[in-house]
Amino acid sequence: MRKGQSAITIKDVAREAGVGLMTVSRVINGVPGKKYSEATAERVRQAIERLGYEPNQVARSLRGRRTGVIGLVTTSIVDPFWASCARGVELEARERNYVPILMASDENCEIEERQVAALQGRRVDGLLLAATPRLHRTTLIARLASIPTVALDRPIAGVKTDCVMIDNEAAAAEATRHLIQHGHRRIAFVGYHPRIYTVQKRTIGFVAAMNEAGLEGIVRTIGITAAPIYDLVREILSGRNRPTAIFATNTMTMQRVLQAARDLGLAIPGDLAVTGFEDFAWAGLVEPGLTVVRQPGEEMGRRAAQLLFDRLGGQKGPTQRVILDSELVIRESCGCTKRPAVTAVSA
Amino acid sequence: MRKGQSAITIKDVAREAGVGLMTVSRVINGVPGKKYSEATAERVRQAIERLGYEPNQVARSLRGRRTGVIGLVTTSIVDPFWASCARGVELEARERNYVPILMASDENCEIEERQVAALQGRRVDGLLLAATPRLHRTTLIARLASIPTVALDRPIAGVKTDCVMIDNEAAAAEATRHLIQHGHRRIAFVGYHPRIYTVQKRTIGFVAAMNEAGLEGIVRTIGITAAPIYDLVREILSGRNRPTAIFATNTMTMQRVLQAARDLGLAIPGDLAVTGFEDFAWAGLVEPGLTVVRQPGEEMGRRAAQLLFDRLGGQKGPTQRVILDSELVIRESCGCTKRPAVTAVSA
DNA sequence: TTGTACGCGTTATCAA
DNA sequence: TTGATAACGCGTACAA
Repeated sequence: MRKGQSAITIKDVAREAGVGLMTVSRVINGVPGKKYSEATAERVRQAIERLGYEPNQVARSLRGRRTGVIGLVTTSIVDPFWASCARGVELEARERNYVPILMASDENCEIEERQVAALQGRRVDGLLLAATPRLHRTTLIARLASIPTVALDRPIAGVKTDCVMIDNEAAAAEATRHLIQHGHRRIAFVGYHPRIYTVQKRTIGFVAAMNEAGLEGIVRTIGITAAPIYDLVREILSGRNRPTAIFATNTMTMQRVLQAARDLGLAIPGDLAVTGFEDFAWAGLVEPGLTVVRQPGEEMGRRAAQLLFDRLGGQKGPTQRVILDSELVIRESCGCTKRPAVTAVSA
Repeated sequence: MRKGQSAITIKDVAREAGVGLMTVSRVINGVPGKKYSEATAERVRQAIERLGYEPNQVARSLRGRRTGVIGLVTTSIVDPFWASCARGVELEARERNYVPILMASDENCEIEERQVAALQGRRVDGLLLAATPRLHRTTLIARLASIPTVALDRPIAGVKTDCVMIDNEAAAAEATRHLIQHGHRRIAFVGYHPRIYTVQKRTIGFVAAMNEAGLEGIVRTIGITAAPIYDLVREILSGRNRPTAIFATNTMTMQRVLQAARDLGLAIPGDLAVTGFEDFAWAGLVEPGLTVVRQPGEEMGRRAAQLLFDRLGGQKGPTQRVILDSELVIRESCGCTKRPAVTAVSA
């Protein structure tokens, strides 16, 4: 509302239409057992149109028991995986006339805590949370006790909730085995800090696959910002006994790996084979195409939102853990040969 | 709040601490002229902690004159340009304890209308809007009259607001001239529908640059979904008199161009030079590197949010149009030769 | 230093 | 079929 001039309320509409407050309210909410005459209803509708009235959801939220808002807290809004999750959530929410509030915690538990607190303060009806590891003391668990929550991508330590995720361990193991099959013996696992649940599971899958083959895995992880990852990768690739293959645990890491390889003059996959996590739009467009684990991000977002809405709708039952399928998309960065072009039209 | 169990209120805290409502309220809001004893304040704080109480912002919003929420409506949440705008907005909002509600209109004016209505209903304090062309009758203009709004990326037809954007016309002309300098005579401009403001301006810049050089531009535009763009590009590239260069107006179009070129066996930049819009993370990592116009997305989001908060803070003055600098980032897809690798360390 | 009354815009409930 | 009243949780204004 413009400074100093307050918004139209139901009262204004009632006065304009020459009826009582409740009549307007009833017309707006369209009671099933229609308790008003069509004539008055029409007058009300016209008044609403004339005044450009929009019901105040804030008041409704206070009066009723729902706000029609859900929260979504993930690591990032620019990372393509999280963005696709957000997209899925948004679509589900839109269908139900819910509004999502998106926040990025940057994998920082203090920021996350503030964000959850803010959402709690807004009395969101539910929360979708990709929980960050808690390195500092927070009251997160107490807060979550009062908000129906579905965990996205990772379970929430110390809290039992529904959860939508993939089998990170199996996916990482499969990708690793694929590199081993290409004959690699020195393979490095590079990514964020393994306190993050998904990184931890991927690490375990990687190490297990290596051990299966009688190999030792090189695990190198680091904090979340980009520059250190680049430095780390460079260091790994500059050593005298450098690995012949790298498993990058997410898109950002993959970017740094490619950048470092280029800067060091290493050919992919000839000098260095690479496998990654997350099949974003460009994975198939770079040269060579990137072999990656595809996570169904949008579907994960959708399912998590559905689970949440089911709970909000009163569905009981034990907490569920939904494991969606991931898939190893094989292109060329692992050393596989290129599939032929779809067609070859001369110009 | 868990089903059936309502949230903690200020009353619960008062009871727990053995004080009156107002004492709690005052402790929470920290009145300047401290009107309570430190002892009671401490008791209150402990009660808050014990109960996990968070002030009800819904009630506060209803009582006061602000909600602490702003809306952000753009085309997409997965497109890297819009995601970076959102990131900028989020950072500015976080600093001021504002909560942003992000929505994607998909360039559909009816969805956009519903979203703005929803935000209006939530009584957001302000709105950042990347307006979609209005192809159907909507009441958008009337709605915006009651919400402080800043236009992001494009002005809003029929509404005078502050606006943050780049000089699309000049940027497109520069990119086009660069292609012309490489000797190209047949250049195609490919993208979304020119009813979208930015596309329109880019078209104008493109055509102007072509005409300057005594050339005719080939302009081919289309609706917003991906598949048709691919088909369009393929058609353009399959004709007997195909262009030797393409100017792709956004990331999605660029993807389709590269895909089509690959599928048709056209080498870039040899058979087809390419220039695009938006310098996302992968533009420099693909081979060849993509020559693109860099838009300062995060900065645009930040500035737009700042402008909005300034207005919310009561700043008067005529509406501003902030034009941020874009930059032509020259890599190799245009035909320029590669810069040498930063270093070349042998392994 | 603390407490009471009222109103923000809406809807549930009851009365007309 | 309609209207009046209370209540949602909080903060402002005032009284104690």
